[in-house]
Amino acid sequence: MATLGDVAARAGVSISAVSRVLSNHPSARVSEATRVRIVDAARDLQYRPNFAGRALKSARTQVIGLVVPDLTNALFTELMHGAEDEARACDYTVLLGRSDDVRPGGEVIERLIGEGRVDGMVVQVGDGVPPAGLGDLLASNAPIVLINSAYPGHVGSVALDDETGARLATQHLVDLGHRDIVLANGLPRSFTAKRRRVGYQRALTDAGIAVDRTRELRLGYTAANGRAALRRLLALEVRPSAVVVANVNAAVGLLAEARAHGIRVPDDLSVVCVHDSWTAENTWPPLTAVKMQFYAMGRTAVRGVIARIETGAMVDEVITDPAPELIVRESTAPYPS
Amino acid sequence: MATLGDVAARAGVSISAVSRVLSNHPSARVSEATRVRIVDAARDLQYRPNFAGRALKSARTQVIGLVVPDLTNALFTELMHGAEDEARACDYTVLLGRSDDVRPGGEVIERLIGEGRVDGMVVQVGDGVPPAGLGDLLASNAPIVLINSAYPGHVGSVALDDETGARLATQHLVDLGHRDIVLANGLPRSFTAKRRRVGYQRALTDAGIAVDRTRELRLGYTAANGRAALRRLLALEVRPSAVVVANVNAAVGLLAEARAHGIRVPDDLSVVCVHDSWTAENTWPPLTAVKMQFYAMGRTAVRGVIARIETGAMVDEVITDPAPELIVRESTAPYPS
DNA sequence: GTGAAAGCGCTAACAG
DNA sequence: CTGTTAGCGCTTTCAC
Repeated sequence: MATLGDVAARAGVSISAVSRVLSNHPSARVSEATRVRIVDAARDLQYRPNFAGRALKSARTQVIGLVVPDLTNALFTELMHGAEDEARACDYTVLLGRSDDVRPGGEVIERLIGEGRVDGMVVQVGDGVPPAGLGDLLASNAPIVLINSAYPGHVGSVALDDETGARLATQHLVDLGHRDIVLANGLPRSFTAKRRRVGYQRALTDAGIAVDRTRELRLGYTAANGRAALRRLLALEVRPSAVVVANVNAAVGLLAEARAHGIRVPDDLSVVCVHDSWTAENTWPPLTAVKMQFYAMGRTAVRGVIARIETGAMVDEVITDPAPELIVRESTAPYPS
Repeated sequence: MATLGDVAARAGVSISAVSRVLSNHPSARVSEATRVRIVDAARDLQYRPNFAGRALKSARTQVIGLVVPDLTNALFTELMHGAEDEARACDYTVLLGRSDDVRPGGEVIERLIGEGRVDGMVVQVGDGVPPAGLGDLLASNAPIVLINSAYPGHVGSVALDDETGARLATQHLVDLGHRDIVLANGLPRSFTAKRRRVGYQRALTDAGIAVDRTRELRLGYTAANGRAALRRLLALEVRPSAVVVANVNAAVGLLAEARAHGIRVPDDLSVVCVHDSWTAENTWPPLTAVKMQFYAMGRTAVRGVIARIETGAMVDEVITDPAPELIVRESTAPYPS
């Protein structure tokens, strides 16, 4: 690979002149002639600035780490796009990582920051035990923005409007005439589950329907959890006519399990879920879902980390604009009169 | 962050002594006493080697880039795990990237290598137009291993055994008594589609069934492509009794479209697909699928890049062990007699 | 056994 | 306008 020195030699100028020109330094008062010579030489040699050299000198990598529990979860498609778009706009790059990595020595987050591989991070901690050592890191005031998750005392987070999302989903069922609506939620300790629960209860209360704790299942966000939720539903004394599933992946599992048990959706059971993804349109029946604004969350989170890096500011935000959006498909139907 | 200098100062030794001890250099002939002092000091200061410093000096990053068309495709879960496990075993780290990035300036691969962010790459080029400039890169003999894809003349690739995969799927239908079996394949120019087609034809030929080109659809690997394939099926003069779908995502779409048209699976149509993922067990009916060995491919590909980096060797491999594995679920049934 | 010193590629302050 | 120079954190050769 060509270095600044190579370019300088070819253009017949000094290394610093090349550096100034190629990084459009504001103080690059350079004659047009040499500028052209330098640019030409760089092109001819296919010059690319060496990452390590630049990072070492400037103590900056222009890289933001994005760490989520499961990278291949289709839900994160938009999150990544949002993060990348914002990063690109600010001259940063996004580095992806997984946090489900609980193996010893797999303290990804600490390493990325500690070794100076990234300037800051956007992290979603899973619903299980938070990665050991994360507390120390956050306390150390590193440029970390949490998404869809929380850590006691940490400032610097961006969350989706889970409450509104769950409320819209529940409201939709209420509007269809349902009164006995079960919530198939995430694990009780989960940050998002708590918020979705509030939205669910609020919709019921607004409609004058009594909230009943026995109608709240708290199993988790995977397809297997959704299947388990359906079985719990079947075991109830009185079967609900509708269910709000707090996650689209769980809803996919719930739907499959319903077919297996001969429950017809939406005739016997209306199903609506929080989160949309390509899978939701390809179930049968296609799932009515509340689309959450992952793209905006990605952009906002990255913007937040960069602000923290460059100005020191740190805030907690909730994405309310655009608002969560109900997408009616065919898994919900009016309550049979 | 603490530097070597900080640790040296605290331990009362020279920087080079610290460097030798902390990187277990073979020539680290150090007295046990100083070794202990150094290790203690490093621990106290929470020393972490600076990535840029090390990379700059050694001209090595110990990072392998893994670039696939769509990171959130659930199919890639195992691929990433395989790549990461092998990388960890060889003291490397994996950096994830997307290649669907056709925006101008978005030549991810060239940048990662050219700027020295990675030592080598594992790349799957999509089925569309190969990224501009990839040819130059490959010609430049960079340490790049292609997976599930090909580039004219390039040596250095790892592929799944697509032919066997498609053959097993087709064979399964033949064994069930089906004779008129359609192949819903990827785009004709696609590397994998060609190979799967061969396997499909081979199974038919082996069973003494004539190959009929009009029974081969070539639409692509997305759910939408699968839906389109189903509609094509319906438009055929004579409806087949079974279909081999070359990709699980397409199969999910095909299944949903079938329900929408009142086609019963497997009664009216048996469906088997190539590739397995969590979605395949959560459709209705659950999809009979051929599990391909993504984990092994991930490991092998990373091993290949590292071998290339460290020894210069470069080969083309096909993952035949473990072999593709038929997983029978409920989307296939015997041909009605 | 241990330390001094050079240099990887780059930026920026300073000199001319 | 342009060149010289120091130094970021690290590894490694060489000298003691």
